[in-house]
Amino acid sequence: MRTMAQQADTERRKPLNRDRVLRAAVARADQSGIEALSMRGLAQELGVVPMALYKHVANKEQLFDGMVELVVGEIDAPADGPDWRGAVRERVLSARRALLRHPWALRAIESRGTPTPAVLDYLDSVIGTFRRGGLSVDLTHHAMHALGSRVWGVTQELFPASPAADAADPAGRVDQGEQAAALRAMAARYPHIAEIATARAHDGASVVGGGCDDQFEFEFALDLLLDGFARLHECGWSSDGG
Amino acid sequence: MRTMAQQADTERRKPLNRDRVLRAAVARADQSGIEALSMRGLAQELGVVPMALYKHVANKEQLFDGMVELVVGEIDAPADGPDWRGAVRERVLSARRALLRHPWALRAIESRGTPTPAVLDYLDSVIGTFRRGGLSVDLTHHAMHALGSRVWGVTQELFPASPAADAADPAGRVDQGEQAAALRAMAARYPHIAEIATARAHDGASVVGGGCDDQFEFEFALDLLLDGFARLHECGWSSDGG
DNA sequence: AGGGGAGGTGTACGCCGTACACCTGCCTGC
DNA sequence: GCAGGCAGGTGTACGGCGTACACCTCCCCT
Repeated sequence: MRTMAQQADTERRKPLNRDRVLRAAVARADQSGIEALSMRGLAQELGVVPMALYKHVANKEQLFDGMVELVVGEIDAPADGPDWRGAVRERVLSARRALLRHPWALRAIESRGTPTPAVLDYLDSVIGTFRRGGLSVDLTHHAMHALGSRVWGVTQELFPASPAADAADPAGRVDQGEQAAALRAMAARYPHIAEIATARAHDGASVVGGGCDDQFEFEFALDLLLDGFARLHECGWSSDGG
Repeated sequence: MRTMAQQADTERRKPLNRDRVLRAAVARADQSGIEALSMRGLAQELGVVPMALYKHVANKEQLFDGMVELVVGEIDAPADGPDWRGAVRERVLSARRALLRHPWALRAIESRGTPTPAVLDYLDSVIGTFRRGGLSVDLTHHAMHALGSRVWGVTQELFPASPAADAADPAGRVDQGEQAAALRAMAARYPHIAEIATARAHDGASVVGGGCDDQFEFEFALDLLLDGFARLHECGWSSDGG
């Protein structure tokens, strides 16, 4: 019997190292959102008492740091070559894919007062791509600021879901009549929002909610900025006014 | 004595309406950050028991909503006239001033799943300015997405303060030697970051931390985008590929 | 005079992060 | 073979949080 108990034991809890804790935390955050992630809940999921986690992460903030580290690690390595514009574009779009897989990650990155090494590595690397492409220190600096959180591949959506859909059906149930009514009410109060929302809607997407092609929107803005950088670079622009 | 007690009483707590609660909450968040704002702390500041607040706001989330409403109310009314570019620029910069006064506000806006009416009013109004300027529904839609959180006048700074400064001196004390050492270490590990950070530094600002002119950075990116919109508008661009 | 509602109170519950003392079983040096 | 240490898991406890619910206490209106 001793062997069986021992086996069950080792099976249920392999030593539970830092990595397993972090991966479990990431999975949980992916599924239920970062707000729903508590040390106690995470411990329970790992079949362990809450305080056990503290043998592997110093506190909740360092747990977040570790999670961010994992996500940033998913971003592809930078392409090398003379095409800085394409290289940055690829890299940012890769970051986008990683952050779309882990929607909580940007918030986690930003909520930290001081950036983690993994984050600094990524930023440093993007800057390096601009510099190797020949952009001046000055222009590169402003470009990074202009990209803002877009270096992470996200447009910092104003709202997670469609306002209209949410307003019409906050409970998540589907009621055609109420939904239509709420939509009409909204169109009356916010005519311009309704206009641009419905304009996108009739080329493919449903009339309510999620009518935007986020990927297109992101690339639109990214290219607008990259084009701007390229133009300024070509004409030797400098912030000193030249 | 009764009159005195009564006077002191009315003096200490005027009826405490919703507005007084919201303003106290805004002041507290301005001063100590949004994380430090608790119902209990707010109640104490107002000389009242925690549960008293719930007679004026339904819960903490609605408290945030009310606070956001106040901040959005500080944004100037839109200019009218044919110059849509200037009008949007002005409006966004006005939003920027409001949000700089209340650094917690953007986070509060974004953390809400569904936007508040005040927020929708503002967005609707900005969209209206584009439309009155003659931009197509299509272009306006993409422009709003491209602006992203920049419609609120913020570049969504990656970090609240300078990484170097924080890393060198997390406790907030000033130690010249340690600070310089940390700076050197950082320059070695993140050469490109160090390069663009120090480049800005030697025209005016201190060598460490806060070397960026945030206002300039914001206007740089904003104008890059507005110029892009204008260019696309002039040549009759459409996302259908024209 | 009395009834009711607006506004403030007190108590309590169930979460949370985490400090601290403790136990346990394996690995190591002798 | 065995003592000791230490990595890793446990149990208990504290103080903070948001807030449900029952209550009280005025003031105003009829």
